[in-house]
Amino acid sequence: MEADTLELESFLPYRLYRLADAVSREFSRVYKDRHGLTRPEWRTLAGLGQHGTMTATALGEQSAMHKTKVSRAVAELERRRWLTRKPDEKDRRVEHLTLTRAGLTAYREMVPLAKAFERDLLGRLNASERAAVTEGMAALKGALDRSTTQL
Amino acid sequence: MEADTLELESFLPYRLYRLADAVSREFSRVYKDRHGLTRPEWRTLAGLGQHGTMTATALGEQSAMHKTKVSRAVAELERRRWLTRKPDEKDRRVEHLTLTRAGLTAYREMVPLAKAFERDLLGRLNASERAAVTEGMAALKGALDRSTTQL
DNA sequence: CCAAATTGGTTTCGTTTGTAACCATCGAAA
DNA sequence: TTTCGATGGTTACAAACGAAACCAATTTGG
Repeated sequence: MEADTLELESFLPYRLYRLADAVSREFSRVYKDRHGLTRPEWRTLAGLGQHGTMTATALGEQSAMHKTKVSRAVAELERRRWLTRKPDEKDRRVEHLTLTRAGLTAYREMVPLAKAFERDLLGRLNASERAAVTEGMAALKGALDRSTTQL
Repeated sequence: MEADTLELESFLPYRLYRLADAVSREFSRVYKDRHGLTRPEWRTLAGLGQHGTMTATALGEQSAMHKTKVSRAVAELERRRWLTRKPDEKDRRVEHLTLTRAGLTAYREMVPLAKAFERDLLGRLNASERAAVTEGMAALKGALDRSTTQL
């Protein structure tokens, strides 16, 4: 291989992105085809389903979304009446978000599908491959944290 | 952990996406900050730099981009005079794309930066972690190919 | 107590994206 | 050779996005 050439197919950022995109696209069927949700909306639903009640800021932190994404996702889920906002008593800038019964129903419907998706995907791997996936992701995350922090 | 709850932080599609996004964002400095390129434009440049001459379709296949992305990226690189189009002799629908001297210069400038980025990132890992990354990604890709094909 | 800086969240604006429609050309089949 | 489906590539349109400006409420520091 030539030294002044980059082989895109084996370039880590490219491979990783492509992989994540493919997995994510595949999984998006669960929330997109089924309920017409966008990814931020799905993540918002998942965050609230998991934690019960959260603020928009907390949602953004948990699921790594920009505040504008959170804002729009929350607005849409509210329009669907899948969540409600309750102003904080002490700090009137803050809103506490909670799923409605309808939102919770949708969430509960999707959780098993999400789990099945993950199980199916990992089920195609043998134990050592699964271990490699886990270890590799953790290691990369660690490396990334180290490099990002050092800025 | 409750059975009817999904822990987003450890959910594979989410973790993988987040990881790829972080790596990709970090790397985008190389082409975005430096030359104001978008990702499709960078991939186009990388494809042509690597292969010399390609058609738009081939570019799309190599770097997993939708044809509209390719079309726009090519148009922009042409506007910059970083590539030229040459119509195919036999099939007048097809265009052969080649980097100009200026495009090649930009490419040659970025290749070492890309390699350094990858080397730095992987350099933070020990040998077994690196192996895990490689093996894990290959395994996941395999699993994904198997599931997507089966549709 | 007041001005300035900060924070939670929304809105605006320009850019990027995906889907679908589209145009031109080509190949195969009638 | 004419027609019809497939293919290479572009364009139009609407949705999604990020950055920055913005509003309101809160904290900080003089």
